[in-house]
Amino acid sequence: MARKPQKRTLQTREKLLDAARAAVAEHGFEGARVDDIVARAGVAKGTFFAHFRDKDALMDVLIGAQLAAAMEAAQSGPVPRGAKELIAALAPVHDVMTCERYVFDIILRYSGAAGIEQIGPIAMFFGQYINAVARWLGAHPPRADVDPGLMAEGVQAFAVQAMALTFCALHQEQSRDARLRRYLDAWFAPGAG
Amino acid sequence: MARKPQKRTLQTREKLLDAARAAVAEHGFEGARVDDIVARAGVAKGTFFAHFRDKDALMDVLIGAQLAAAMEAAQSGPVPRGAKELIAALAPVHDVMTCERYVFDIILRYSGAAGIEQIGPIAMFFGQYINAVARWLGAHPPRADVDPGLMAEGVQAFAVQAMALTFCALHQEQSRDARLRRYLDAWFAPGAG
DNA sequence: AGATAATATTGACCATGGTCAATATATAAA
DNA sequence: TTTATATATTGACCATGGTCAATATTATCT
Repeated sequence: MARKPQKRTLQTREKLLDAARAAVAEHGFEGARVDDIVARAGVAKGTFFAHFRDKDALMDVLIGAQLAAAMEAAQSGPVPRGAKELIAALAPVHDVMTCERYVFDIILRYSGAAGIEQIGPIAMFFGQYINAVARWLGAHPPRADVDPGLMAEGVQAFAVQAMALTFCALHQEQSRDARLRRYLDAWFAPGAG
Repeated sequence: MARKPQKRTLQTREKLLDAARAAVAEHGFEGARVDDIVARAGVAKGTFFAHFRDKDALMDVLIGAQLAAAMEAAQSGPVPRGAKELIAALAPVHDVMTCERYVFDIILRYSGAAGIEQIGPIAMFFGQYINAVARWLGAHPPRADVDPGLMAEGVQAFAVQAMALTFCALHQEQSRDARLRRYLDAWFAPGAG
């Protein structure tokens, strides 16, 4: 049986998270240093790793929170219909995902948890992403022959591809959303061309 | 004007690559250590970084070579027709891509070069992958309304998604190829369901 | 309150990737 | 061949993430 955590534990965790947010605000996600975070929090280095498996696990929490917030925002509006509206609705989420190359890498690495017990905020986010898109597609099905869940997985795959090409020297003639639009038009409305 | 490289330079590079291959054979890509590679090659540490920007750049070369070989093998057979044959033809390539989680991460990170001047073996491989698939799809077009290039980009996106889920604790009820099959059936033969 | 067990914190220490001024070697020019 | 210039190599050193036995604190039991 797990006891309830000490008050001190929660305080320390908050101190670390606050310090991390400050460090990220100042140096970006990639530039944030554990030593700096620990110093700002007024805590020993070992304490950091008693709270987070490693630096990336902290980033999982921080980035996951931003993704959750963006996802919340995306779901606050009306249900999008069609590729154009879907892309517009997801834009804030995709913005967070591509705010830094490092962030995108972390998101991909944490998108699928290696073990059930270590499903973190980013993995949770991906579940919400799929669910939301599936719900939207279920409300206004672009295709009758494929179930919304599979359609949503396709949207995710195409979105990731479009975002990845954002960081590519080649293929920069098209914007992320324009590229995604081409994919989704083909995915949603086959035979229409 | 760049002079032609010294004979010594090429020798040292080969020594490093041989040592790296040995280290990888023994400890895997992730477990390979720069200090070990350098020791095997009988060379100072600084020499390593005079030849490769960083450890990942060496991995780019090593992994890229394996991918190129697998791609070669994939193209040696007859032109595949339909989702099933396409997946079978690409299997050796996808095997290399998923041989280690670390390898998959590196491949994704290097899939799109950040700068034109730094297009490495893995980025080259992705170009070949798209070209080969586009050629195959052009020979036996599954859909008339979408051009083979875009179709091929979709195949890549779905393949990456299917492979990523390989490393995921959830979603393990389906194999990589079975999952990819579902995606491609929907991507290739809309309205057939 | 005092004794005991569980939990949290500490900081010296380690592992590993990466840097760079100094040095050595190879090539080109005289 | 000698000299000058470009290129390659060296290894001590640094930056950063991460470990763990020792210590301190908190919660629980009597």
